[in-house]
Amino acid sequence: MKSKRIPKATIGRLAVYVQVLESLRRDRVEVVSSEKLAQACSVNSSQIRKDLAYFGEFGVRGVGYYIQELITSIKRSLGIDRVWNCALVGVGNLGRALMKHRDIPRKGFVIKAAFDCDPDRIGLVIKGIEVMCLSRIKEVVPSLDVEVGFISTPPERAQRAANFLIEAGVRGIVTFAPARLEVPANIPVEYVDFSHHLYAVAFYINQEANKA
Amino acid sequence: MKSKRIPKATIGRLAVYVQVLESLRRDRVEVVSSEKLAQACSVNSSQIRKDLAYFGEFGVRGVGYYIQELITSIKRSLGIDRVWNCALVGVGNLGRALMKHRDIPRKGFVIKAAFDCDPDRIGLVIKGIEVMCLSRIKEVVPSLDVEVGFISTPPERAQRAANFLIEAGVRGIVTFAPARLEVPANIPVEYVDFSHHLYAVAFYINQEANKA
DNA sequence: CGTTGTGAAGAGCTTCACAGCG
DNA sequence: CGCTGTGAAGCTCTTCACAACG
Repeated sequence: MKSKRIPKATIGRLAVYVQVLESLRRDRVEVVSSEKLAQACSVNSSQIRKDLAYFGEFGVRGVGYYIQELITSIKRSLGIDRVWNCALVGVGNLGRALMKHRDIPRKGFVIKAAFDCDPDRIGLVIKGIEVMCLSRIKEVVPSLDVEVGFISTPPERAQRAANFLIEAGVRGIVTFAPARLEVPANIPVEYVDFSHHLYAVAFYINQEANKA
Repeated sequence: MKSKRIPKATIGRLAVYVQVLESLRRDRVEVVSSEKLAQACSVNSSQIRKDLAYFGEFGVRGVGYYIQELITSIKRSLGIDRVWNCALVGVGNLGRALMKHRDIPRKGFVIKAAFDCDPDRIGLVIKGIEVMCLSRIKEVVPSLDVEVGFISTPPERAQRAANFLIEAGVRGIVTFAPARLEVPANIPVEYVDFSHHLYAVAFYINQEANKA
């Protein structure tokens, strides 16, 4: 089981497991069975056992999973048991909010540099980070060991931002701009777009109405 | 095909199609084939044709899809061809950012009321909305025709917020709190959590590294 | 002729059911 | 005995391939 291709859906669920496990840990729970965890995450218990089995054998038969240990194991499996240095492109409202957002460093992602093209923004200092001209990215990213790029530009400038980030050497991108990006196959891109959730809730509300 | 169960994944993709179609419309493109649209969305072209076929026959054989018409049809299919009144619970940093976020009303979701428990926040006026005590929710939600609840509380207060919203009569919930909610089966819940995208990009970067 | 709409085949993911083990 | 880990079955979603049609 160790070396099979891991479903994309599994990765999404691991984030949920971590969230729920951390909440159990706050409540001083030490052990949990796949059945209990499954209920808290609203999934099937074999789903959980199978998801975890992709990465190793973390449970104890007849007992369950030790929570602290499991959190550590999942984080190691995902590669978030360390700090990832990030660079942000686009210092508008959203970009500034991201730079100030405490949860991002708390998850291990530290914004080390910020870039923009607008001369009014260059030179601003936000949370100790000075906003720089995008033209300096190729010198700054390697020197600060940045591996992840955040894009928070308007949609029409997102592709340009992606090109600069990749050219500068980032290995993956998280984009908040409502635009699809063209990138080499070896550069993972994650699209953060919560309008999709707004649409979904509207659709499912209508569906419930049609059912009744 | 009209009345089959619609895959959850289809709903997610429709949001992408709308995004790309709107960008094509900005560029004054009027017609697009499923093949062209597929490339722009990074999906297979039969996927697009099948997704659209769940809701009707929107294309013209030998020609493609008229973009303006298709956008309208998709929006009608999702139920976002109208305004949805929303109420927000939790007026911290995130809650205030949501209230000021222009894209939410632009998508047809209008925040009509905001609630919090903190006496320091009650009475604040943000974007013309006065923050009220959560105890008033049951009177306010029906009178303002609110159908959707937004939760932006800390995780430990999210369930309480959900209970209040549902009790007050909302039909669906979009939550930004990192916590799972227990709700009746007929109340759709959408979990907005971008930490999941941070985890995913880290995982896929590591996977690329192991490949090479 | 070109592109849609769709049954059928294929791939991938989820659930079942139980052997294996502490 | 209880709960995990996992092959096999079942199900859903995706892709193929082509008839239908403007």
